Amino acid sequence: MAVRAGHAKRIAPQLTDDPMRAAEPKFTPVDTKSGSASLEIADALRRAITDGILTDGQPMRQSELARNFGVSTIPVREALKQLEAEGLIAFLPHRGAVVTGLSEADILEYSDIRASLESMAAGLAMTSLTRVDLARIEDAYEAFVSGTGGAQGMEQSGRLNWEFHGAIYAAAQRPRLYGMIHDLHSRLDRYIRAHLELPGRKAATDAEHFQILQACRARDGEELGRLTKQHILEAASLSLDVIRERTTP
Amino acid sequence: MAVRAGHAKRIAPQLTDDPMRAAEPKFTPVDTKSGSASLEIADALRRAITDGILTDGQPMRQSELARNFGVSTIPVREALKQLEAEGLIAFLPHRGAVVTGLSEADILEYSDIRASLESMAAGLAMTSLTRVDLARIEDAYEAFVSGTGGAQGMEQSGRLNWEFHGAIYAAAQRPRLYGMIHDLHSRLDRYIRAHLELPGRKAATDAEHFQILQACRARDGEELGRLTKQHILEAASLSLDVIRERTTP
DNA sequence: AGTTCTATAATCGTATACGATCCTAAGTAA
DNA sequence: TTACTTAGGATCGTATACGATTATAGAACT
Repeated sequence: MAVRAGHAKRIAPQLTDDPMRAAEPKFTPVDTKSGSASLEIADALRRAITDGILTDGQPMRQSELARNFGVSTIPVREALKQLEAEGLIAFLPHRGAVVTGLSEADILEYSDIRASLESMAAGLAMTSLTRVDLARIEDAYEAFVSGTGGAQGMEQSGRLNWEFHGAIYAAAQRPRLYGMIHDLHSRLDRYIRAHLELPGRKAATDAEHFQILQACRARDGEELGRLTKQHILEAASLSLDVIRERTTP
Repeated sequence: MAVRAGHAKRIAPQLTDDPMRAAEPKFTPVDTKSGSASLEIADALRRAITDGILTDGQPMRQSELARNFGVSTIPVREALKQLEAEGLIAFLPHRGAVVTGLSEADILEYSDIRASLESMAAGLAMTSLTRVDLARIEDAYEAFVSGTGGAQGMEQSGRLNWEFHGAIYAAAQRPRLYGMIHDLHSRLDRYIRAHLELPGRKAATDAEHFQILQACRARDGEELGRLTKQHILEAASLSLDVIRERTTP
C-alpha cells in the first residue's frame, strides 16, 4: 500500500479541478527510477509554473497536491519550500501557496540584472572560446531558427532561446555565473517570451541572434556584450508592451 | 508534552558533540514568539555557518539536530532544504548534510559577480539619493569605523560592513537587486572578511570606505561604481591570500 | 596478513495522525 | 436588509512510526 520511497508516481502538469473522482488520484503512472518524490514534485510544479499552466494567485493546497500526486503532504511541503526558495511561489498562511507573479517593476529590474550578468558572461566567453564552443553555439542558433517557426513553436521558444544564449555563457567556464543566469531565465521566461507574439518579431529575433552569432565568430567580446545587453532590454520592453495590451484591451 | 507549534525552543549555535547527556537536549529555552520552528532552525544554522562555527564538510545528521533543537526531524529537514536552496549546504545521502565550502575559483567568480551587481546598484543609488539616504549611509560609515576597532570587532565586522554598503544599495530602490546582493554577501562573508586580519588592513578599509562615502556625498555614480568594484575585488584577493597562508603555513 | 563477504546498525525519506490556528458561512439582532 | 457574533470546517505545522537503502565493522577465506 505504501508507495515505495523514491518511486512515487508522477502527475502530468494538468491539475484538473474536477470535483468528481477526487478520491481517485489522477497521475501518469510513470515510475521514474530517478530522484526522490519531493524532487519529482518540485520539477513537475516548476514546469507547470514556467509553462503558464499554474497562473498567478492560484492557490495550491498541500493536501490537494498530495492527493493528486498520490503521496503524503510531506514531500509536497518540501517541494513547495524548494520552489519558495527559488522565488516561484510564496506561502500564504492558511490560504495555500500561490504562484508569485512578477510586477512590471520586477521584470524591468531583473532584466537590468540579466543585461549586466549576461554581457559579462558573453564577454568572458570570448576570451577563451574554443572551436567546440563555437560549434555548439552554431548548432543552437540553427535549432532556434528552425525550431520556433512552426505553429506550436511558441512552446519550445523558451527552451531553444535559452539553449542558444546558454551555449555562449557556458563557454565562459563560470559555473556560478552560469547558474545565476539560468535561475534568472527560469523566473523570467514566462514573461519575456511574450514579445514573440508580435508580428514580424520572429524575424527580428532571428536577425539579432545572427548578429550575436557573428560577434561570436569574430570573438569580439565588446560588441557581443553590447548586442547581448540590447537584445535583453529590447525583449523585456516589448514583452511588457504585449502584457500591458493583454490586461487592458 | 508535545511542543506547541511555532514555539519550539531554540538552541544556541554551539552544537557540542559531547556523547554524555546526549539524551538530554541542550538548548536555550528561549521561547521566541515569532516564526515557526523550521524558520528558527534555519536562522540558527545559517548564523552558525556564516559565523564559522560549522566548518566545511562537518556532517549534520538530521536526528542529531532534531535532538539538540528539541523538535522532530521534519522541521529540521525543512530548514536544511532551505539552506540547500541558498547554497550553504548540500545533501549527501546517508552521510548527512554538509556545509558546502567555496573553492578559490568560486570565491573569485562570486566576487566578479558582486563587483558587477554592486557597482550597478551604487550607480543607480546616486541618481536618486535623498538626504535621508545619505544620512543613513553616514551613520553606517561611522558605526563601522568605531565598531570594528576593538578586540572582538571581528565578530561584528561582517554585519557592520554590510550595513554600510547595504545602506548605499538600499538607496537604489531596487528590491530584487538588493536581495541578490544580500544573498551573495551571506554566502561570501565568512571568506571575504579574512583580509581584516592583516596588519594595517583595518585602516586601509576605513580609508576606502571614506572614499566611497565622499563619492556618495558628491553623488558621483561613475566614481562610486569604480571604487565599489575595486573595493570588492581587492578584499577578495587579499582574503584569498590569507586563506592560502592558513592552509599552507 | 590482506581481501572479500555478510550481517548489523544507522540514516534517510515518507506515511499517518493530531493539535493549533484561521477562514467562512450560518444565525441573530438592529 | 445589513452588520455583527459564533459555530463549524478546513488548512497548516509538527510529532511519531516505519520501510528501504547504505555505510560499516566483523567474520571467513586465500
